Order: sequence, then structure tokens, then C-alpha cells
Amino acid sequence: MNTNSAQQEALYNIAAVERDTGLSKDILRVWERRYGFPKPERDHNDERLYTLPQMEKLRLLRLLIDSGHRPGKIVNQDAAELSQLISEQASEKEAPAEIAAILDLLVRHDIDGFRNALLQALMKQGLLRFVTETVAGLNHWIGEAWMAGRIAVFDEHLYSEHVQNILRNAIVAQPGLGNGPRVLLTSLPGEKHRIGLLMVEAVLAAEGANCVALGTETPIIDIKNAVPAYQVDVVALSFSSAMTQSAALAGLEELRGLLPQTTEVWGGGAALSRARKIPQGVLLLRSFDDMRYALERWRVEHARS
Amino acid sequence: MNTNSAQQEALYNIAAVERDTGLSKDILRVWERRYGFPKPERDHNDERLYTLPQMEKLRLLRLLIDSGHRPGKIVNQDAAELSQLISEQASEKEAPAEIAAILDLLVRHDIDGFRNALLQALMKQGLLRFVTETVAGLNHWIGEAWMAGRIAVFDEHLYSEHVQNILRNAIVAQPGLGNGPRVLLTSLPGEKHRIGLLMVEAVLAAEGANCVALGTETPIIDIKNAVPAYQVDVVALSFSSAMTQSAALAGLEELRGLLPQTTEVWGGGAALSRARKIPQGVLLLRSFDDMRYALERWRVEHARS
DNA sequence: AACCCATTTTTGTCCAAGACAGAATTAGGA
DNA sequence: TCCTAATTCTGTCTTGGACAAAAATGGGTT
Repeated sequence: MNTNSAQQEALYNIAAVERDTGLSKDILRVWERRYGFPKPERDHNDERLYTLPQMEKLRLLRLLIDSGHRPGKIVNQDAAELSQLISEQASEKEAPAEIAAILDLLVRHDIDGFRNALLQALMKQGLLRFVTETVAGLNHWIGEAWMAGRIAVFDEHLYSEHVQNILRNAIVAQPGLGNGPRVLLTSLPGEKHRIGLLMVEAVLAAEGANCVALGTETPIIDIKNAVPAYQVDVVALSFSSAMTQSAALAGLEELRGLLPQTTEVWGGGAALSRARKIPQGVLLLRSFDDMRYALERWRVEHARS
Repeated sequence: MNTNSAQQEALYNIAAVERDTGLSKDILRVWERRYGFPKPERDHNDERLYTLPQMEKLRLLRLLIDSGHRPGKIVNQDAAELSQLISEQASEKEAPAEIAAILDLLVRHDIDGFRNALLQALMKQGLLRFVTETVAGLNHWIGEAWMAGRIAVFDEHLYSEHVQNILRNAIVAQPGLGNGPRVLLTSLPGEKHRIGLLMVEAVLAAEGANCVALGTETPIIDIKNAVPAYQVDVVALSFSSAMTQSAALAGLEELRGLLPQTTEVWGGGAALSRARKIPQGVLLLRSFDDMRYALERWRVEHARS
């Protein structure tokens, strides 16, 4: 790591920037060539050294591009203008009171209070509503709070850990009905978002499906091998906005080609929310309700046996 | 994705190979240049198209390199010779009976049986012994079984998920004593091994420490920012063998420099097990017992208040 | 205006071949 | 046997060019 802590002024090499911004080295280099930004310093060996402000601006750019802006039009705007654009994006609305209250505990670093608030919400709402309302809402509003600079990276880490604890706990406690399909649940390499996966698992468990969770980033070939081993009826994949739509569709298509026709393939998540052409034989789930309908349909179709 | 499903013969572009083997595009290209393998086909636009056997061999290579072999010496051996090397790696010993029994359930894909066996071990041994004996043993023997080809990638994924579920559940259920230090627990970017982190958290919880877990891969600057926010006494970092010793030591030293002297820094894990020179002001924990002594020492030193 | 198709622009990914620093190995000496 | 110095190995970074897929634009037609 190229950090110059003596001067309090950190410099990051291209690999660190790729890791922290999610923009590939190729993109960083080609933007520099085409648009003149980011124009990093160079070390004695002519290798790029990015400054912290450049990284911060790159993060803003990533955010805006993910939500529809074109790189060429915004790369050369300064940080203030970008923040302006982001705040235009950010909904004017305030978070609902229940969400705002929980968020406030997180911002204040009141760990126990935060955990208890989550647990109370779970008790009050039940697993299904807790996931689709409270957790989904928190995910969204934490994103907004992050954009506004009101939440730190470590707060997000803490949030992620506690939600994992609570969801895993609740999933295990769910009674297995046993009349649903056996669903293999995972994500493809590159997709690290665990909360989304756990939310899906919670909903599936609450609806009586029999879940086989493999965590994140299972290579496609290993998913294929797992299907006969665990005698799976459905393979469900989750894609967050961290993954591009084309990568998600390509992965789904490849997997579909490897699996027997009797195994269903379901895909969902932010990366697919705007997808139009879905590979044949893949079921696109745009919402948790879609998933519940898909489960219901599966039950009806397999009721004869 | 470049899949030619009509001929049953799939071809993968370089991005797909990077994703599925974990070998970067740069590595794939430079191996081809230097060693002549892998020498993929080319599409109409001269872009690389790898075959499935090439991918499989690349995976074997990755395995061997991760466990100490040098690329230049093994890249040009054929798949049979590589498998031979892999089986030589595996130790001759058998796993202890308790471990072997649990492992057998995993190999047979008996998910419920596997889970129940873990739970029973936890009940019988208590959290502390469960972690230091059963989980530590399973980690080791699953590694061996994987090298011997007796366990698949997806089995490991499933193992990881279930152990996470059980440990997180048990940690939460642990009564908070409140007379121990507040310990911030995480790993540095690049270190993804979650089980090790949870094992540490379990032991800390069982010994009455007050744990603030941030999950894996927290950037150093964010660890520094979290220390005052959560009023932490100790920062504990976990390093698996996936990380090099030098990277681990460099990270510890950088962090030590950023934190106030009143905050202790502890480090442990496989990457540090052979370390000699430890950065000043960092406590090296070579075992779980070391950690318990460190906790005890902290309690004594802070008993006056 | 709303819809559809063709053309143009934008944008991400891939390529080659060279360079170099840090890690790993070997050689040499105490 | 241990430690240090020289050498080899290996991963990552470099440039500038190329191209295809995606997105935007232009121009008709309904």
C-alpha cells in the first residue's frame, strides 16, 4: 500500500483505487486518456498514485453512473457539482419515522440500542415484514445517508454484521414446512453483497421453501456440481448494483446452459431491475412479491406428485 | 459470454476465466507469453477463448501455487501429474473420530445431519471448546479433504455458512459480563476469511470481552476512525494464510502508527504464526490461549479504576 | 405526439510487448 | 547451522491502439 503517513497525505496505487471504488484499472486508465480525469501523480517508476480527493470524486462518479448518468458528461464536473447532482437524485423525502429512529441509533454509535431496535422491529413485524420493510428500508436509507456524508464506512460494516446476526438467527428459528421446493441460494463471483442474499433466504424460509445457502461468490461450475449433489429444484441468484447488468445476464445464461431443463433458474436484485431481454429459461424476480408468486406457482405445478 | 452450447463445448473469454479461477487477466496473459500455457483459441477479433479443460487445469495450478509450489515449475505438467502433486500434499494421518464423523456427513451432503452434529458438539462441549477443538479441527481437515479431492467447493461454501450460523447464534446468546475490554474485531482489505474472525469473536465473548465486530476487510483509515467512535480499548485483527506475512505485518504497523498509544493492537492467525519481528506496540497472539492470557492481563492492569 | 428503425457516438474491455520491484531461491561465508 | 548477498522468478503496471455492444440521436411513419 502506498500511503505516506508522515505527511498525513495518503496516495493510492491503481489496485487500491480499483478495490475501493469498484472501477477497473482499464476504466481508470481509459478515462484518464479520454477525459483527462483522474490525472494521478506518478511514482519514481511512472506508476499512478491517486490522491484521496481523486478517490472521493471517483466514488461520486460511480454512484452517478450506476444511476444512469453518462461518464463523458460528468467526469469533468467538480466535486461540488457532482454532490449537487447526487442530492438531486436523493429523494427529497425524509426516511419514515421507524427507519429514521433506527438509523439515528447507528449514527450515534449506540450499539446496544441499535441491536435492540432491530430485534424489536423483528418481534413486532414478523420475519417477512421485517425483511421487506425494515431491512430493505434501512439498506436504502443508509445508502442515502452515506451519500450525504452522515454515515461512516465502519457504521455500515457494523450495520451489516448486526443484520446478519439477526437474520441468520431468525432464519434458523423458522419452522421448516417442507412442501416447498429445495432452493439453492448463492451469488456469482464478484458479487459480495451478503445482506441481499440473507434477505432472500429469510423470505424463502418464511414462505416454507427448503433453502440450501452457499453464501456469496460461488463459481458457476460449482453451482452446476452442487445441483445434483443437493437435489435442488431451483437455483436462485442475487445480484446487487455492485455488478453490471450485462455481467449478471451473462452469468445467468451460462448457468442456464449448464443445468438440466428440470432445474429452474431464478435471478433477482438491483443489477437486474432494468433488464429487458432475459435469457430463455430464466425467471426474473423484480421484487420479493415476485418471488412469493414464483414459489406459489412452483407449488401448484408440482402438486400432482 | 462466449458459450458454444450447440457443440456442447463451452468456450470462455478471459473475463470469465478470471472470475472462475481467480487468476487475473494479467497473469493469464503473462503465463501464456512466458510458459506457453494456457494457449487459448482466438475468436474472429483475436480475443482469447479458453476451453473447459484449460480452466480445470488452471484451477489445479491455483491450488498448488496457493500451497507453495512455483508456477514456472508446474505450469507445463499435465493434469494427471498435477493431481498427483495435490494428493502428495495431503497428510497421511486420519482425522480424529469426532471430526471424521462430522466430515462424513458433509461429504454425503446430509445437510440436516451435518447441522445437528455441529449443534450437538456445541451443546456437549460449550462454546469455548467447540471453537478451539471442533471448528478448528474441521477447518484443518476440510482443507486436507479438499486437497485429496474428497470435498467439493460447494461443500466448503455450505460448511462456512452453517458454521457462521451456529457461531453467530451462540455468540449472541453469550451473557455479557461487562468487566472485560471493549475489543474492535475485524480484518484488513484482502483478508476475506470470516470463520476465523467469528471464532475469535466467540472466544472473546465466552471470556467476557465486549466485542464490536466489523466483519472482514475494513480499510485501515476506517478502523482508525472507528476507535474513538466506539470507544474501543483493543483492536484485534485476524489474518488467515490467504494473506502474506509481510502484508499482515505492514498492515499492523500502519495501524499502530495511526492509533493512540492507549489503544492496544492485537494480531493473530495463520499468516502470523511464523512471524519473528513484530512491530513495536503490537501484541502477537499465536493461539487462543494467548488471547485468553492477554484478556486476563488487560483485566489485571485495568483493575484499579 | 408516439412509435420504430437506421445511423452515429459513447464506452468498456481486450490486445501486445516491455519494464520493474518485491518475493523466493540459491550461493557463499561465518 | 545460521545469516547475508546475489540471482532468478513472478506479479503487476505501463502505453496506445482496436473493436463491439450499448446508448443516444436522427428521421421517417403512423
